[in-house]
Amino acid sequence: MSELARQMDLILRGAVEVIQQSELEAKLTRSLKENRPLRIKAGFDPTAPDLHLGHTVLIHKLKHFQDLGHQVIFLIGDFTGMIGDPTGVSETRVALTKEQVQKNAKTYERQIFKILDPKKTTVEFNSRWMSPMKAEELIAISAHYRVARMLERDDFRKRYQEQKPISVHEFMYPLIQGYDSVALKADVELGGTDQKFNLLVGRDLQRDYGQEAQVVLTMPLLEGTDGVKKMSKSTGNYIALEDAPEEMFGKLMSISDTLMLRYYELLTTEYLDRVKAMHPMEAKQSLAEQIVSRYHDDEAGRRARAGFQQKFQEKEFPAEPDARIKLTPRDVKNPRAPEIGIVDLVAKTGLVSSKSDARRLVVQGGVEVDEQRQQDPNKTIALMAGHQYRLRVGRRKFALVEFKP
RNA sequence: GGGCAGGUACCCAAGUGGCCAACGGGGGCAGACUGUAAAUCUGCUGGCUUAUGUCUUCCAAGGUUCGAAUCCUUGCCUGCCCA
Repeated sequence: MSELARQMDLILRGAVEVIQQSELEAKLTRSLKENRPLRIKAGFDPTAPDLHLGHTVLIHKLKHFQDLGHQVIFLIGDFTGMIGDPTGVSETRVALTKEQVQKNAKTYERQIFKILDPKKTTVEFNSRWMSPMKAEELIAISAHYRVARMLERDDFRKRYQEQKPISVHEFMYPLIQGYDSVALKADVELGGTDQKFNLLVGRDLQRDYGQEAQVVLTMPLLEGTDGVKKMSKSTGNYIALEDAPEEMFGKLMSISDTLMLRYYELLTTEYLDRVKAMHPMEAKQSLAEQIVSRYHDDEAGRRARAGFQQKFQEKEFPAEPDARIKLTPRDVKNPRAPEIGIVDLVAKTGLVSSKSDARRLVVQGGVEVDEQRQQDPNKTIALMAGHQYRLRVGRRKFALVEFKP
């Protein structure tokens, strides 16, 4: 296999679309000949304070380029983050403050190096060239694009048709993202399939600014834990890279079998046929352990798996409960005969949102104390000093409560 | 600038004077069944001192009324049409 073919093979793995493949081949050929690495750009919105598995699809692809010797640019859209990417939202997104964006961006930098090599990665912020920009220049950029073309974009068109609001500043997002490619002289830009429009604007702008147009490479969007919507912080269906090992493991175990295969496909290099031959539950545990190990360490992966088995398969009380509470005589009415209502007890753990919530859980049979289901909301528990009460609150939360007179 | 339509709980959406803490669907939570999977069935889904009790809710502020999510006034927000 030629070096060109080898590179193409890795680059295209898992990709949805390349625009244009011939241009990519030409760029690679020239890169090899002149021994000049390509400049690979991928931009990230610092709207979430941490990265999740959904982002890693792109980061892994960056890693591929990095391994092939190209120059990887991890662009943090701290400037565009203040606009809020309108992609995929059916409503105007709330803009972030400068402080929020900067704080989130810091966290980003730390997290990507769990995958990428810090020595070979350039981290950029688009505020570097956008913040000092004069209004005249910004207007000049906006003169490069037509409103009708903006409205071609799915989400804009849809909102326009549905008579939903579109703010003028939202048009700036694709423009600035495109301009970033000009500023960085990008050879290739990676993005999710939903980014296609924005990525293409980059090509147009580069041409207008007299540069060679970047190649656009789109990657699939990873579905969130619900298996339907794309993984994102705002829908809450995400698994964060910095989730605690047990939590990460638990979230991965509760995904559907179909989704598990998808995760294998996009987040591992495992052969899918081999995975399909396994018992789904085994396969899922193996996936969960693998991912926990990657973002924490091997030991954490093993422990998370063992803890999971103990908690849910052997139905033992977990070694690390979600809450540890100490009750004092002040928490009871009569310190001589200390007792506490079951609803109050559950509420004290802080694992429910309100007392009413605790009450509902009890009535519905979602509460156990020392392996005994407590379904009567009026029941009181006599408290023995020093005894550790093991509470199960709902399907998957546990608390340890001790009374200390 | 003018005309019209709208703003209801996490989301969609019903409700146009008392029967409304507010129909229905989605989502979420809990139970049964399971592999913390899927599908299915059932229940729950504002807070509180858990009471056939009470408090705060239907964009905001006032007003009418014994009584308002519902009527009136003003304001804010959104969309459409005309200029």
